[in-house]
Amino acid sequence: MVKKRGQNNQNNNIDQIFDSFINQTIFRNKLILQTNYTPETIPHREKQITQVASIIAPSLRMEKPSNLFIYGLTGTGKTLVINYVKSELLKRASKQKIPLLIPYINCKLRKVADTEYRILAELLNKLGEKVPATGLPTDKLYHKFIELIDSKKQIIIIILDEIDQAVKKIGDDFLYSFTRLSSELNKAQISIIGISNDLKFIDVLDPRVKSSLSEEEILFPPYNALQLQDILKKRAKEAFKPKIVGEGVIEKCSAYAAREHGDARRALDLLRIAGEVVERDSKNKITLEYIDKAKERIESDKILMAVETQPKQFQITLLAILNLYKKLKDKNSPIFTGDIYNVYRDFCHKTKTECLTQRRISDIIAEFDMSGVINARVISKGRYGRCREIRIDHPSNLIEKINRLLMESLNL
DNA sequence: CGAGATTCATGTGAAGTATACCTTTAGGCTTAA
DNA sequence: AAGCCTAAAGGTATACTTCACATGAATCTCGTA
Repeated sequence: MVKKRGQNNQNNNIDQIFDSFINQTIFRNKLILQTNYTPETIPHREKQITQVASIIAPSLRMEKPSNLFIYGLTGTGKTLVINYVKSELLKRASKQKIPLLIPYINCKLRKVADTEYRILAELLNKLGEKVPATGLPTDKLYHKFIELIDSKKQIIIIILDEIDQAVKKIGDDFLYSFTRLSSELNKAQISIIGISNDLKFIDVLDPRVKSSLSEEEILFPPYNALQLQDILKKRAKEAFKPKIVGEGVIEKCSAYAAREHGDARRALDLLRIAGEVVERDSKNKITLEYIDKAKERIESDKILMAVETQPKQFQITLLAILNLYKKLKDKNSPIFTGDIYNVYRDFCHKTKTECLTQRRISDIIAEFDMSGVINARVISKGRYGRCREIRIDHPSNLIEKINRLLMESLNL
């Protein structure tokens, strides 16, 4: 069943690709609207670029740059700026034959870099050293890392993106070890760039870590609507063929994104998805109503993706939550842990899956809360005990979609 | 009536277990001198 | 005898379980006005 669906998707995709080649796509270069695309110029971030550049520039003289801490809300260009400066710096370094390595690690990726061991393993991987997924003691990885790096005189700048996620999950001990690394090195030098979406993150850190990690700090303020418009216009001009983008479309995208704390990624996604929908409808003009369609799709796509890739037990748990939610008369009234566990057990029985303990389900629910799929809060109901109060605030058609997706992937 | 004790239903931390995987080591086999 | 391969032994990370204790406000209890 699942396989069949996948195949269908694939066929659809292929069809779409063929279609778009035949029907002349409205895109000139769709990559430009993709979020991981690094444009030639980054408007309205000149100041931050100079700051970052001047902080890590000493590496070109073989001096250790200060550790740097970057924070700002999502979609304010942190990752973009860092990657830009990184590639410029690397270009320069290779021209001048300076041994410089800048591994970039995203700490949020589940199953890739969400524990101390895995972050370190990922780091070693980036440096071209194969490390097993399990079996080695963590301190051995540290030794391996030091050995690898310290073999010659060089500078390493480690970029840890979404560092707040990692610390929330596994604590800040690993950061302490990381910042202490440089004292173990003789020839090589190492500095760390931490990137966080959470503005208050730095305050929760252990003071020792805090002081050494944030030798320098840079804040990325949100873009305002005008800046967003500017960014979008520039990209749209290259991404679409002429006369595709309708009147006021850019303005509307920017306005939406500006409302969401100036999230440029959001704005770009809106424009891209709108373009895709237009293309699917085989129209040749992006009009205002397509932005609204895109807006709906983005919200659901993001969550559906996240849900689809969850492990089985997580899916069953979520399904149990949704089921309880659907039975609610008043959609604003909360759901409690005990009920979830009972429904969860039923589903385990139905799907012939081994049933986890309540302890574990409690943790799983907490993880769902962290990833933002649901909204859980620990409350005390006084005489009636203490538990998590769970709410879901997604539109009902999205919930329906998630539900269907889960049922399908669990063969129900 | 109000302060303090009680209570419930689960949160939460620590320690233990199972599993999958890694390195080391010892033994056995092959090979070459 | 040296070199190579294999399997057992001993070790680790991770996901999960078990055990035990912590929480915190609605309710209860009981002394007092």
